[in-house]
Amino acid sequence: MGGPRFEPVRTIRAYERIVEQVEGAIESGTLTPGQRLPSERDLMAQFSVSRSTVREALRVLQARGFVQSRPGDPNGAEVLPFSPAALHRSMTTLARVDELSLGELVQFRMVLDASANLLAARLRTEEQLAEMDAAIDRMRKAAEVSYDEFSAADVAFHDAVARASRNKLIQISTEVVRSIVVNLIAGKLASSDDRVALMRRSIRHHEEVLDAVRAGDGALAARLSRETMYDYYLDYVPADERPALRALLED
Amino acid sequence: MGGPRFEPVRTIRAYERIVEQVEGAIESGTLTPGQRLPSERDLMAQFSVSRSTVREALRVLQARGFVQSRPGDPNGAEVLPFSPAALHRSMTTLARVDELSLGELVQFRMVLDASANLLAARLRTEEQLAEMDAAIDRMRKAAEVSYDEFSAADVAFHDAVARASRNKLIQISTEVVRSIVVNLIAGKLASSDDRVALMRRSIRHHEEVLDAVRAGDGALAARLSRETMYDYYLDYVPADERPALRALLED
DNA sequence: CTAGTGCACTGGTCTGACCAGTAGGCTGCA
DNA sequence: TGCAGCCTACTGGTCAGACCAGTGCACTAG
Repeated sequence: MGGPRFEPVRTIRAYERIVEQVEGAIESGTLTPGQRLPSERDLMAQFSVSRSTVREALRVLQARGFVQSRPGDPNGAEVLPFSPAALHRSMTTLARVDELSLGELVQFRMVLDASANLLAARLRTEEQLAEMDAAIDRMRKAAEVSYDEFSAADVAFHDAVARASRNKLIQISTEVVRSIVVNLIAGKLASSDDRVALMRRSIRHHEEVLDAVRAGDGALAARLSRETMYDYYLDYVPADERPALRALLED
Repeated sequence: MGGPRFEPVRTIRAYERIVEQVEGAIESGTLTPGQRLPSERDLMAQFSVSRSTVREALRVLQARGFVQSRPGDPNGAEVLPFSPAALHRSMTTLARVDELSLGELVQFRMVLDASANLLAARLRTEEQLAEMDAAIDRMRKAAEVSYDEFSAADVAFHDAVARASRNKLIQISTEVVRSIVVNLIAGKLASSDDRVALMRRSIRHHEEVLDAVRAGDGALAARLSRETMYDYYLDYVPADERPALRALLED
């Protein structure tokens, strides 16, 4: 056992070196979002490689969400601000390829949203409470009019809570998982009558959650938010997956 | 309001069409992991494009974790089984670029691990309990000998719990976030004496968690697991981030 | 039957070229 | 003088053809 642990000799492909350098420059702040990379022809001179190699590197950087190029642009590729787009893509792929069920996704949302509420109850500012108030108000006004607007207001509420948790990871994951769930159930919405009833119930639930957050009762806020989400998505989740969701409710 | 909602005309770059087609074939199961793509020269014939275009498409597919190519391989690029590697990368980038703090990461781990324990307490099989037992046993044996082996056993325990939660998303996120945390604190480990004390305490904590899981007491298992992790990482987390962690403890 | 040697193929890289776009300067008209 | 419109010098996207260092397999010589 032990002995020198040799690392496998990694063949260094030229385009990978370029990717590393550019990525490093972005992560270290040498290159900041909005700045432009030199043109491909300049880069091939700077790196002493051919344009194909430069372009392969740029494709990788683009796939990772670091840069974007536009044909005809007299400047080079643009350095992008970080966005969870790449994270979003890989999670979406996961949902498509890796047999991720709606039940698992909703369960994960319940976990995230509950912790966001728990933290928000303890850490929220008055301003954030006002945001949540405003979001519920929007939900009330939209409920009888437009389901899309209701949905948007609902999203705004959950976003406000996520922000109040002061945890970026919770914020971003919430956002990513939510959009996947919404995409999955899009098209198989409940009938119009059911929908109105659902929205009304949902508003009441959100009010209760907000009360708990306002009161600083994290445990209650977490429990209520789980119940809210369970209630809201129950009809979309296949019967055999529901027990797993219920397992998150019994406290 | 309303009116026809025109989508922006997306310029269709040739290599993107190739990426779409191959990705579609993989997601639909036409191409399964382990299978080989035709060689680049075959692909250029099949898609009626030049090799550079084929290669740019392959670079993107590789960056997204779908395929991998090896020089000299008489077969073409290999279709990879899905792995959270891409997810891992984007999250790591997030941690580096987007000022994600250790506190936030540990907090997220506490959330994930707690829910995994909560679910495991209700859904675990006897077999999985045995796995957890075995992992704690390994931790006991390693504690006085090797910190690395202790760590590995610790990981095995948490993995077993995550599997028992029956939620792949929790499993994968746990895995990804853990490795980022471990990387972040690598090198600034506590002193050797402290370490042994820490390991002993950690074992006791894990035993308590396992007892709760075995007893089916999800709420207790969740609370204990949060406390365990808080205790274990406290020293690495800057003082000003600790209140946020404690906010997760008060139930 | 096996050790060793080619050979045909792979991916990685390079060169040089053309095209359709874009932006900004220039020209010429009002 | 002011501005509309053209021109040019760039950009990224694509193509064609070439070379190289590896790899695996078939074939061959012992």
